[in-house]
Amino acid sequence: MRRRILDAAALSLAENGYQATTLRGIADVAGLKAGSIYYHFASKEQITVEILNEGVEYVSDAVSRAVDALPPDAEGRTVLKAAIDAHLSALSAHKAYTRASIRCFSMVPEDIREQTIETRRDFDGIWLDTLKRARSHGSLTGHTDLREVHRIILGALNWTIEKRGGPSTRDHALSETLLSLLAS
Amino acid sequence: MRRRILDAAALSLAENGYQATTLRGIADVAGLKAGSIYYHFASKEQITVEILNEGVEYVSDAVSRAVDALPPDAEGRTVLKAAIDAHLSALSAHKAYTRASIRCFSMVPEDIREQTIETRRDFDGIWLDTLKRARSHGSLTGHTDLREVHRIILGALNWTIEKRGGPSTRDHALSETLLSLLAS
DNA sequence: GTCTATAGGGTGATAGAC
DNA sequence: GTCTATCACCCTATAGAC
Repeated sequence: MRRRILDAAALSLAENGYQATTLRGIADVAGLKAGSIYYHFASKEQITVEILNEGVEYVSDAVSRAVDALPPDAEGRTVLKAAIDAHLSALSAHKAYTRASIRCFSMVPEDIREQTIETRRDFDGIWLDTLKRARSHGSLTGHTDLREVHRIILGALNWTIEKRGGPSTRDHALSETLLSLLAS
Repeated sequence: MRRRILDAAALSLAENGYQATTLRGIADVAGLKAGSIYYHFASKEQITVEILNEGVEYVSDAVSRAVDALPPDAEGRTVLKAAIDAHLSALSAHKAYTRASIRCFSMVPEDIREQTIETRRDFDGIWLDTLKRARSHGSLTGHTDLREVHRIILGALNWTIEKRGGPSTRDHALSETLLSLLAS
């Protein structure tokens, strides 16, 4: 039941945002009454924190696993492709949680941001390491400030969730186009 | 006073989202009482529609003016640079409205989306025409589907507003990096 | 044009029965 | 574990005084 509540909340956060997400709405979808939620969670805030962190972790884990699985001498382009595809796949495999994470983070009360910012910083580090590795294997050679490249890639990838319905597996056309820009 | 109300509402929409934006909050910032807002506007919905449309129009007008001002034989790279810089400048020059537009559109009730979607479609058309023009003058020559390129550029540029505080004029470092990716 | 007062409804959270 | 009932509060919108 705990998971059903989280799933229902993630869906609502992704579609409607934090303030528009109500415990009564969550309860309806999860199949219980609003008051019963407090047996499983201490507050709406706690539910939200858990979802925002899970959403980032799905993508973070996917990207780091995909990159770590490559042979140490993999070409820069291969590294970038692995990271981009893993990122997009994770977005669409865990649509509700990842969308909730991306869209709600900066709109949410400060207490919640504080409890989710660390996970996000870790994720930034993973992508930055990935870009460094790609650069030391032949890609992005002209770019001294990988932070800018990071922002562009993240923006392009995370923007896919803005389509209503969220990211689809069909978004992998975007992977090819982005890669052709980065690797040429 | 009408403009003060819109400014206050845009600020709140940009920072807190649609549901978290209250007429009392708007009234406090604008310097009147909540009930008085109804002398100037019919509803919270109407205020929101006006802001979302203005936000897109600021950027849309800036991009189309910048591109139209170029000589007809301008190089593709010049066209792209003009459009990107105009887009980023407009984002930071009208922070509250543009941020509200970008972040609230997909979270807002359907009535509001319907009244703002046309402006957004027009804007998409402007960017797509710009990319076509750039391609016919030497840039993006390998790309058959400019729609994908469009999504990447828009994602990278609009992502700048996700930083708390919104886009800054310092974001023009991003312009150079993005351009180097597109024009190589 | 702006105010006060209020209607009518929704919200997160708690207490206690079962 | 889940329910019902309820508290205290906030919301949009309206009505009528000034």
